[in-house]
Amino acid sequence: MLSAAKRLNYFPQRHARGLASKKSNAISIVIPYFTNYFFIEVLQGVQDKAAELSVDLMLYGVNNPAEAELYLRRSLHYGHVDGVLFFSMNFPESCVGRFKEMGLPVVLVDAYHPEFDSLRVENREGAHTATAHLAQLGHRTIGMINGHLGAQPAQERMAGYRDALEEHGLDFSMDLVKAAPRQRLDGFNKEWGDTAMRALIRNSTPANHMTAVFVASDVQAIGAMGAARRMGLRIPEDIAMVSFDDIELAQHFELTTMRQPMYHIGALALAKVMERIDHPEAPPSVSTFVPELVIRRTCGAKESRENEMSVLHDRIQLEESGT
Amino acid sequence: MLSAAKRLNYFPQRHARGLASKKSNAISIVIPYFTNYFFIEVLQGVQDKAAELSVDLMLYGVNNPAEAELYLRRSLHYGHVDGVLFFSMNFPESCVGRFKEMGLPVVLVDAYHPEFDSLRVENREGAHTATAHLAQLGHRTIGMINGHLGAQPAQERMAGYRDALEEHGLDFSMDLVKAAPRQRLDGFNKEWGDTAMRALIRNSTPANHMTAVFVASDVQAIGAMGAARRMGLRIPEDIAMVSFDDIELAQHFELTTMRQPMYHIGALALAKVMERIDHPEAPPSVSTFVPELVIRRTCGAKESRENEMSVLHDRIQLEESGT
DNA sequence: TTGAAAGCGCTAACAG
DNA sequence: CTGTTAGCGCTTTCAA
Repeated sequence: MLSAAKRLNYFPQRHARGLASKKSNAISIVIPYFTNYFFIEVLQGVQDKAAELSVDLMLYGVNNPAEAELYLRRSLHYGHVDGVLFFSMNFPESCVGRFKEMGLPVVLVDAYHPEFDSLRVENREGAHTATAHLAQLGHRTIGMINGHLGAQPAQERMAGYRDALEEHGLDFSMDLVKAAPRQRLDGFNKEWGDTAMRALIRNSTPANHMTAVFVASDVQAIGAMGAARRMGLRIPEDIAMVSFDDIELAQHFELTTMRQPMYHIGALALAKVMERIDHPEAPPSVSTFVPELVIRRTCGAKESRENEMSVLHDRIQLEESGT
Repeated sequence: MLSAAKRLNYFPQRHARGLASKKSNAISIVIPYFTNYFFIEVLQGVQDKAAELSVDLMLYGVNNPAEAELYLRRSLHYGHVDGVLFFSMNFPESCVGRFKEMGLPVVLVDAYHPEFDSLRVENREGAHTATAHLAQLGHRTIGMINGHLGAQPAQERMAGYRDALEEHGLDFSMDLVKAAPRQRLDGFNKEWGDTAMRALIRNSTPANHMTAVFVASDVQAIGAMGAARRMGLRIPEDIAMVSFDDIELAQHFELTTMRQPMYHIGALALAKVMERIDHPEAPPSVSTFVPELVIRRTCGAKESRENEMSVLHDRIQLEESGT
C-alpha cells in the first residue's frame, strides 16, 4: 500500500537517500573567474550535460588560490558530492593524497595531474600554430600579449609562441612579451590587453618594428584593438593579430583566433566524472583537444580557405594511458 | 573523548546532518540563459555573498520554461535546499501553493509575485528615462529594439518606452518596435539586435525618418551598432542610441545605457533568502532598484554631466509591504 | 518473490 | 550542564 502512495507525487528525500546509499547524485565544480566568457561557455556545456543526466551541480567560484583548496576540502569532507570538476588551476598537491584515499573522483579541465583524469587543451601547440601563421604571413617582429605567468595556460602559450619564433628563425625576447602582473583574471581581461598593447606600440622602434602580435586570449585582443585604434594604428594593416579562445564575441570583432570547443569541453568533462564514478579502478585517462585556427580579419590574410565556412570540427584525440 | 577526535580534522557528514536537522545549508538558483552577460554579473554577486556566508549553491540553468518548473519541483521535493533564488521568469502559478505549504523560501529576482519576496528592477521607469533622454535631445522618431514580448522585462521596457513617447507628444507605432520572436535568450542577443536594426533602417522613410533608437539591452545594442555600421550609418550622428543593462562591455562600446547594479542585485538576493529562512513569518518584502542613466557616446549628447564620473550610486528603495 | 529490520551519522530532546 | 538516546527517511540486507 505504501508503494501506491509512492507512485503519486512522491520524491525521495535527498539527505535520507544520501545517508543510506552514500551517494549524492551531485557534482561540485570548482572554477576560477566564472565571470570570464571562456568559462561561461564551458559551464554551459557542463550544465546541459548535467541536466541530461539529472545530476545536480554545486557551484564553487574561486576568486583566489586559497579558496580553491578550501572548496576541495569541503567537497571531500562533507561527503556530499560524488565527484568534482576542477578547472584551469594547479591542483594543490596537498589534496592529492586525500582524494586518492577517499576515492573521490576528480577530473581536471585545462590542467593536468598524473593521478587524475584530465581534459587538456593543447595550449602550446595552439600558440605555435597562431604564431606560425603570423610568421608565414611574412611578419618578422611578432609581439605577444600574455596573461600572468603564474597561470599554466599563460606559460604554455608562451612556450608555443617561442617555439614558432625559433622555427622561423626569429629572435625571442622578453621585450616583445607583455605578461600580466598578478591581477584580476590573471590578466586575461580587456584592460590588460589595452595596457600591454600600448606598451608594445611604444616600445616599437623603426629598427625593430613590430608588425604583428599574438594575443593569449580574445578578451585581451578586444582591449588591444581598442588601444591600437586610439593610437591611430589599423588592425590588421599596421599590426596583424591572432588571438586565442574563439569566444562568441570573437566573431563580432572579426578576430582571427584559435578555436577551443568550449561547450564540448564542458560537456565531456561532466561525462567523464560520471564515467569515473562508475569505474573507479580504471587508469587515469587524458583527453586532448587541439585548438583550430579560425581565420577572420585581424590577421590580414585576405585569402581564407577555412574562414567562417569551416565547420566546427573538433579534432579530439583521446589517448587512454595507463598509470 | 569523542569531542577530542572531533576537534582535529573533522567535518560533519552533510547528509546525516541534513537528515537530522532538516537543514541543508544550500540554496538553489534557477536562472535562465546564464550564458547572458547580464546574468553572469548577477551570479558573481550571488556567488560572492554565498562564499561569505558559507552557503552552497546549486545551479540550475534553465533553457526553456518547462525546465524551470521541473527544477522548482525538484528543489521542493528533494528537500535538499533551504531556499531558492528564481530569476527573471514568471513564477509558475502551479508552484505557488506548494512552496507556501512547505514553507520553502523563494526570492524572485527581476520578477514579481505578491506571495514572495522579490527584488525588482524598475524596467518601466528605466525605459522611460532612456527614451525621454532621446526625446529631450530633440529626436522625434524613435524606434525600439526589444526582446521577445513573452518576457516580462521586454513588456515592461516597452511600456516605459511608450510612456515616454506619449509624454513628449510622439506617436507610438508597432512599426517602430522590433520585438523578437521566441528564440534563444528571448531575443536578448546580438543577432536579434542586428536583424532588428536592419529592419528598422529599411523601414525608415524620408517622411518618417528614424533618428534614434532605444534598445532593450546592451548585447542587442552591440549587434545593432554592427548593422548600422555595415549599412553606412554612423552612431550617434545618423542614429542615436541608448540601451539597457550596463554590462561590462558597454564601456568598451561607449554605450549610453541604463545601469543596473547587477552584482549588487545578486548579493542582495542571496542575503534576502537567508534572512527569510531565519524569519519565515515576516510579510513578503519587495526591494526595488531603479536603473540609472549613464551617458557615454552612443546617444550623441556631447555635454555629459554624469558621464563616466558618476559614482555607482545605487538608489535603492526598500519598501516593506504587508501581506 | 515480498516484507520486515537494521543501520547510515548526525541533531535534538531528554535524563542524569 | 553534560552524557545518553531516539529518531530523521531512506537503502540494503536478511528472513520469511
